[in-house]
Parts: sequence; structure tokens; C-alpha cells
Amino acid sequence: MSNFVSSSANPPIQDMGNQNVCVLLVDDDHDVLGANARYLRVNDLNVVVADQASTAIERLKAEPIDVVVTDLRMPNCDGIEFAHEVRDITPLLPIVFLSGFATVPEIVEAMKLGAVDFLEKPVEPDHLLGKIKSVSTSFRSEIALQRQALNISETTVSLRKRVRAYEKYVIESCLLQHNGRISCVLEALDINRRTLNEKMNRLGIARIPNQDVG
Amino acid sequence: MSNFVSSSANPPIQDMGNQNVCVLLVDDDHDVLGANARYLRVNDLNVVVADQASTAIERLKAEPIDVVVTDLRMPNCDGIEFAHEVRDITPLLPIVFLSGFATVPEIVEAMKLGAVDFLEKPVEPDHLLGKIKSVSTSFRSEIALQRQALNISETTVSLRKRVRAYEKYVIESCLLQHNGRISCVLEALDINRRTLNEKMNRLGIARIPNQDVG
DNA sequence: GATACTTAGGCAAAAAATTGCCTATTTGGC
DNA sequence: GCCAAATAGGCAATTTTTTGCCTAAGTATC
Repeated sequence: MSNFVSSSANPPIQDMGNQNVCVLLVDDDHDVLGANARYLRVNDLNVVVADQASTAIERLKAEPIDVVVTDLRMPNCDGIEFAHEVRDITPLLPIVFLSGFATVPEIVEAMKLGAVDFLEKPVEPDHLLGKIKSVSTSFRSEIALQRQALNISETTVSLRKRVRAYEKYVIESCLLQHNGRISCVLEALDINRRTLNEKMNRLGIARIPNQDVG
Repeated sequence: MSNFVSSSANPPIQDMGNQNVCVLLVDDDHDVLGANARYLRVNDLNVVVADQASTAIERLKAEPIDVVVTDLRMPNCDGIEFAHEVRDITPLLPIVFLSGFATVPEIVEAMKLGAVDFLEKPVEPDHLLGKIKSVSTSFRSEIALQRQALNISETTVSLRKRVRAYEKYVIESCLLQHNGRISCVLEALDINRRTLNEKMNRLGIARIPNQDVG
């Protein structure tokens, strides 16, 4: 927790390079699976694939997965069921669902299980990539934030510090999500350019050397 | 989060006396609104109705609402927009959406905004009642609070709003935790009394009638 | 090399937030 | 009734933040 607060001193979240991120891709359709896997790998992600839930669970236990991307409809085992199993193993792992057609209760259930998003097939590979990147980065800081934000009972952290940490977290996430593109952050956070500048200086947020993807 | 997951098969809630629970019912269809309101009232719930978002917001500010039940599609203002406004005022209040037809992104967005459930119209009154009862009891749970506070992250909300919501959340939690005792909050959050006062007014945080727990 | 685009930052006015001082109200105890 | 403790809020000085205007630097494009 303290590292979060004091983080103005230490290096802010850098674009840690996608290669650290490991994605578990689950889909019974081999074409889709292959295509997505290829695209993600080209973009420096580690990709583990599985064409059914049981395999996926094995892989999940074996490999250090950062994000799960799964189809909702699968022959042997539906996605919700699968997500439950994932939750049993890793309660906090971000899960992104894909589906061509899903019912309202399915979506609701998926979101309640903590799905990070629900994308409609067919998914643009680039969109998927962006989602994964944002998810996998925000996931890490979210944990830190969570401690900071919710451990009220444990430690006494001043409101000021907390709010600052939160603000920093939001801006950094947004920056990462938009690949360092300031103009996008301005729009996304609906904030004055000058203000963002000031905040970044004040909070010690580093610029990201805006490297375009793909 | 387990309480959320279990919601599909909600266990019978102990009769804790519905009369305490106050529901804000929002729907532009007067027939639906009337029918639902009647049914809920017969079952000892306090019901406040509104046939449009603006009215609902007024009511929300005026009355001590425990749960919001709103239609997703409304003439002047859509439900998501409305939910955003609700979130600005009460970041933690449970919201149940109703809709006859909703798109995937709408549902996802609603859930990310912290919707507790998403029911398809037409809704069986009894089902709605059960949902409200279960929701209003589980509201106190820490987990619900956590989810709320942090799940906003993906959605595009202005930094200002986010920070405000966060600040509000922290103060409200702290207040709850210390049983409404202002002096404790001051110390815990290491904040000037005058400042806390101002913030509470600005953010619309209600005082808790400091009832000592036996 | 010229030009457009993006971003940083100095400066100062304007706006907002913080906070000390003082007073009022409420609540509980003597 | 009187006193003490807790809390709210008016007022104004002070501090902080926001933001517009202008300039400059770095990059990419033609």
C-alpha cells in the first residue's frame, strides 16, 4: 500500500512491454482461436490456447495467466460454468467474454462473476488487443489501489493521500489504455489540457513514449 | 461477491420487515409504474415513483432511498445516463434495471455502473419483490461497497466525477465504520473539520444519526 | 526545408477549496 | 436550569487549482 502512496518517488507504471502479459484464449472454433492467437502473438503477447473448458482449466493451473478470454458458448461446457471454475482457482483474474449471441441473464451472470467486458463476435483483433492490454495493466494497479482504498480499518491514510493515489491511478491507467496518447486521455477524462499537465507534474506521472501498436 | 453470484437462485430472505425499505421506481410507462408500485406497496415496501429521470433525481435527493429500480429505455433520458447521475449522488446505491430489449453494450455498461441486476420486461411482480428484498438486505455488505467503488474504472467517466465518487465513497465508508461519529472520521481521514463539513455538503453525504451499537 | 500536429510550460486571472475564528444548536449529565 | 461536548455553518483570509493565452520544442508529412 505504502508503495502506492509514495510512488511519486519511484518510477511510475511503465509500458511494461506486452511480452510479460500472458493470455489464455478459449474457443471451440479453431479458426477463430488460431486467428486471434496469431494476432495477439504478433503483438508480443504470450498466448495460451485451449479449445475446451477442461483443457483451459489445466492450462490455467499450469501457466501464469494474466487474462482469460473465453467464448461464452462452447459444446461441452458453457462459458459461465467455465468462469465459475476459473473463479474457484483465481478469484480475481480478469475474464473477457466473447459471444455472438448471448441472453440477458447470461450477460448479467457473466458480469456478476466479475467479467471485465463482454465483446460481441466477430471481434476486431485490434479491439481485443487493446482490451487485453488495458485490462492486464489496470488489474495490477487495481490491487494496489484496492488495498489503499479499502483497508480503511487497518491503516489510517489521510483522505488527501488516498484521493491523490486514486487520481494518479486513474490517469495512469487511462494513459496506458490509450498508449500514451495525451489527446485521447484529455478526451476520455474530459479534462482541460493544462489541468492534466499540472496534475501529471504534481502527481509525478511519467509520459509514455507513445509507441504505436502493430 | 458471493452474494451477487448466488442471486440467480436467491434464497428466501428472512422477514426483516419490508416497511423499512424504500424503493425508487422509475418508468415512463404509467401502467407498469402503477402496477409495480401497487404490488410492492401491498407487500409493505415504501415506494417512491417517478416517470422520468429528472423527477427521479429530485426524489432521490429528497427521500432516503434504499434501492432504485429503473427502466432502461426512457423518452427524455436513457437509463444509463440516469444511472450515471444516480452514481454521482449515491455511488453505492443498488440499482436494478428493467428492460424489454437491451443491447449487449448497454447491459455491460449497466453492470459496470454497478447494477445489481438486469431484469427483462415484463417482470413478474413477485420476482421483482424478491429481488428488491434480497438486494436491500445485502446492501450493507462490504463486498458490495468494494465492487461499487472500484468497478467504475473501465467506463468513460470524467476524472472529476470519478474523483468525487471516490471521495464520497471513502467518506461514507469511514462514516459507516465509525458509526456516524464525525470526530472519529476527522481523525481517521486526517482532515480539518471545516473541510469535512464542506465536502459532505458538496458531495451530498448524509449524516448518520449516530446510534450506538449495543 | 516548409508545414501541420502534438505536447510542454510560463504567466496571470479566475475559480474553488481550505481553514481559523466565532457563534448557534443539540444532547446528555449534574 | 446550567455546563460541557459534539456538531453545523457564516465569514473572510489564504492557499491551491484550474484554465486561457502565448511561446516553444519535437515529430511527422509533404
